[in-house]
Amino acid sequence: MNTIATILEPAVKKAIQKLYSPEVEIPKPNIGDTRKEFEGDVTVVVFPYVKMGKKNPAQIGQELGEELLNSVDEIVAFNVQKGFLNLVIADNFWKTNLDNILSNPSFGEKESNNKKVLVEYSSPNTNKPLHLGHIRNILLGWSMANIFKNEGYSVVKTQIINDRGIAICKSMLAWQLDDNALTPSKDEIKGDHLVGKYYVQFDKMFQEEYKKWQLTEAATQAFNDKKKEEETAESFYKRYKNNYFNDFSNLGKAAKEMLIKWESNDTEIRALWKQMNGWVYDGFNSTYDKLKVNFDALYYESDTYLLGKEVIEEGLNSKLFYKKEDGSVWIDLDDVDMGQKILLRSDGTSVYMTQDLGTACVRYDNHQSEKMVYVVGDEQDYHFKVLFEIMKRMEKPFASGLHHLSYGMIDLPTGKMKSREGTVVDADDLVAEVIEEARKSSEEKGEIANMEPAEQKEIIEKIGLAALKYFIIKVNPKKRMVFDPNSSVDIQGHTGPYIQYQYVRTQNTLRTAKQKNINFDNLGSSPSLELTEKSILQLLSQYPQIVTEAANNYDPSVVANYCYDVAKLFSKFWGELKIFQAESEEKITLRLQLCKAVGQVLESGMNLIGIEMPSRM
RNA sequence: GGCUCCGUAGCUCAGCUGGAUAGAGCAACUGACUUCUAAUCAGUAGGUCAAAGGUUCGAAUCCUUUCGGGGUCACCA
Repeated sequence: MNTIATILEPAVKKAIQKLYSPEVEIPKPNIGDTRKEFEGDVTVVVFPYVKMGKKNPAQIGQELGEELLNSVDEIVAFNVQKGFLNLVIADNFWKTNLDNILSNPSFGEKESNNKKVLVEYSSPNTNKPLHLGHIRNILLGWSMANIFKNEGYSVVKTQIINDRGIAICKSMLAWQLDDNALTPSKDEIKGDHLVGKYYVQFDKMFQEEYKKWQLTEAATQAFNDKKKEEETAESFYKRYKNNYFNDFSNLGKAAKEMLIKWESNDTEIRALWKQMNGWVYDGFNSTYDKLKVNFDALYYESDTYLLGKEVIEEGLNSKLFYKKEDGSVWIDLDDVDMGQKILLRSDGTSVYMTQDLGTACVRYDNHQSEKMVYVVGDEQDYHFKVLFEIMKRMEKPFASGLHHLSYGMIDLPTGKMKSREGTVVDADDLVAEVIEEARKSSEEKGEIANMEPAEQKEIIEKIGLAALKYFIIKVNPKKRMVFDPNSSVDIQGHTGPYIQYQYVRTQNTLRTAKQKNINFDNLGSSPSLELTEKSILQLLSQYPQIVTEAANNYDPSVVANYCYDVAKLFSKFWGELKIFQAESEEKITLRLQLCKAVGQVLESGMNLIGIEMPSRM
């Protein structure tokens, strides 16, 4: 479908060519919405053509305006303000647009481009429950998956579950050491929370052990040998914690032994590992269900952690990698200022990078996705830069389609969330809280009080989730954002529920029309458009490009903010123009059609960012 | 220290592929519910776009420097 910009761009170029036949290439015309204080719908900036026409901006604007008025049917008038050419577009063009939207329920959805994209998100560790940071990650991944689907991609949603390693062994060990060890069924604890509890428990026991050790001679010796100049004992022991874990700790030793047993496939340990991870997956799945997200393909680190050795061989053969005397394998990325990076340990075992190299190749083999998006926090920017650079140098077919959707951390007003200080905002708690808030407001309002309880519950959940999801997704992913757990998530103003409310207004109006037996399928003769009506149509027509922009920039916040703009404009329209009291039947028809179109675009836009619309609220 | 991201109203954020007088929400203040639902609307007030240079017809936006904050620079994942 044609938007006004796609019609005007070539038209402006053609007009300039005809008027001034410049020798240089004509740049892409700069076309935007006209500021509301001037007459017109779209504005062309004429400054770029001043040199070509060798006249002043006002003259150029005048000439260009006249030429466009003659050559473009959709333009009915123009005026020139300084270097800006304001064009008035025919009402009919906007009404055709409205038809277009209404006749196409999936307006904005592009046809299949026969390309495949794989989106990885969430990717939790199995030793603790999901928290607010994961929620941002999950919502970004989920939104991008929807947005790509909308752009015509076939999408594979995936996560890699970090189900192995020393961390889960810590939880397992603490569980084993507990005489009254809990289980989810017996003690009615959500599995991921239970395992997380034992992870914390391990750390507690370890800290106690460490404190005791600090009084021993071995500790004093380590302090004297390895402290930096003038370093206090406190600062030294803080720094030395990992060394202690590896070299002295009994608990550390036990955990490491467990990991070795796990690696050698010890039946007992594997059984315990399976059991505890199973609990965690039940817990995760319940959280995913609550957030209404899912995955198409799962990868487990326990399956992938040995991958990548072939890639290493390949790189060594092609001399892209080199081996040090001790047997470790490296790549030299000094020429692009990324330094030397280790790819394989001297004992021949994998590092994080080895695994990711291998996993990327396996995924491509599995899915043939030329595009792969990793939703991972910005603390891993360097890792992914290196990973992608290596893939590029190895000339992998998918190398140019790799993208790291990097996002900032969510801070508390007091600073970072810290698990050790218990300031981590738990995902389940947060979801429950925000739904509770929605329930309270809903009760206060009383609008849905006489509905079936099940229906009420569904609506309240939709509202609560909208508040939470919108709050997070409206912020540009790159930015760090602040979340105050003490003040509840807003439901007024620039929020998800506000947009839902405007949507509900459109649906109510349509219901009322039905009750009144008003048929608004055909516009018939053409009533003229009020300013606000025109603005709405203009904004709605931009929806397809907005989604494309979001896809190209890997930024769902673009869609979120667009939906707010639509909702706000609709609300203004609602306030100033009464639908059923319009002066003519045609006007009523037009406004009902507008309602329907707004509802339609709001619903699909919000769905892209994982927010569902209630029918009433 | 190197690299990198960020700095816009009291607070939370838009605007950044250069365009007209920098926009929203929250908080504050004024008004509007017998009216298609007030989870709303209309309005007032609030700005040295961190600072300084530069590029140009035009800079919050691009470049340089400085300041402030975060991240990262592991044979951890």
